[in-house]
Amino acid sequence: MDAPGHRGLTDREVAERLRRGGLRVTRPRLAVYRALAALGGHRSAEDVVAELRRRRERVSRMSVYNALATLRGVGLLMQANAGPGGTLYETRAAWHHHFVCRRCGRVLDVPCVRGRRPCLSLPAGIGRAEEAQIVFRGVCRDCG
Amino acid sequence: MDAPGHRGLTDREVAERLRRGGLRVTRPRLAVYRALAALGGHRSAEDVVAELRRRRERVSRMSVYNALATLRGVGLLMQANAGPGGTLYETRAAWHHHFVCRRCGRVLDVPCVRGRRPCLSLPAGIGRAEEAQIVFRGVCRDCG
DNA sequence: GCGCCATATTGACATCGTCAAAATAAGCCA
DNA sequence: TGGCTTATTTTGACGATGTCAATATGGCGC
Repeated sequence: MDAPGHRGLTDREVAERLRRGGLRVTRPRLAVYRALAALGGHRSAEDVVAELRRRRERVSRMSVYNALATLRGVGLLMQANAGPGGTLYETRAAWHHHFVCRRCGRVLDVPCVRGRRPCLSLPAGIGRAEEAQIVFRGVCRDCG
Repeated sequence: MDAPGHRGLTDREVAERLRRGGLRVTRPRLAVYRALAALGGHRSAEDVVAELRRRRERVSRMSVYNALATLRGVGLLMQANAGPGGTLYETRAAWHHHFVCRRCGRVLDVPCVRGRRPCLSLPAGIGRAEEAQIVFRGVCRDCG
């Protein structure tokens, strides 16, 4: 799914990004980032909690939720928009979209033709769009 | 938001649609459709439960969830994709997308340029897309 | 180091959605 | 119409996800 070696940024890089956002560099934030990067793909907050437990890193559940929101705020993570349901996160690479298979439920990445946000424009009179995320639904190659 | 008079279909029309789908016409299903149509806009299952209580229509919570899924199945409702979080439903008009204001949280409709599904095509090799829903995020006119 | 204040922790709690089993009623047919 | 079959509803409990408030901890500027 991810290119090999794409295991995310180093602690140093993550710290840098946090500081630049005026935020503190804390053990939970680094641990959450590492866990999500190691898991790869689209993961829920609870997946991260479980992964941290596996790694014997003591981080409270609340902190995982907080850290995910914070990391997202500075652009280190993105929410994978896969429609209603639990929130999914992924370490940000390039801006992209998602395909949700209605049979197996898998979430697959779909490259974005423009690669930067917003990749679609909004009709006038509604507001100012900062991003446009697309969710394709259908049947994936394996299930089809 | 909706054109006036766009209060949804009549019971007769809803019943027709259900029967055509091989489904039974039941009080809960009609009541759920009416409640959602009367509320208008993008509503959660719990909104519908509350509206039905207000109207003194005794329909169990479970039945509301079932009815929403059923009505969606025959195309009488659509799920408003507003990203992660509770599922939102709306009485179907034309196929369209959504804009979510990150300040006030409102969900606004965005007309679809093509007006039918799928309105965007998927790169080859992933699967067969049946629909593509777009979520714009940003700041709405009133908040901007 | 010191100390302020952002963050982490804790446990309870709200919300959303689902499950299984028993009761009800829709629609077919005589 | 009345009975039959079985889809649908109801009920109450349950699991998962996310949030809150109060207290404890520790990052980082000094």
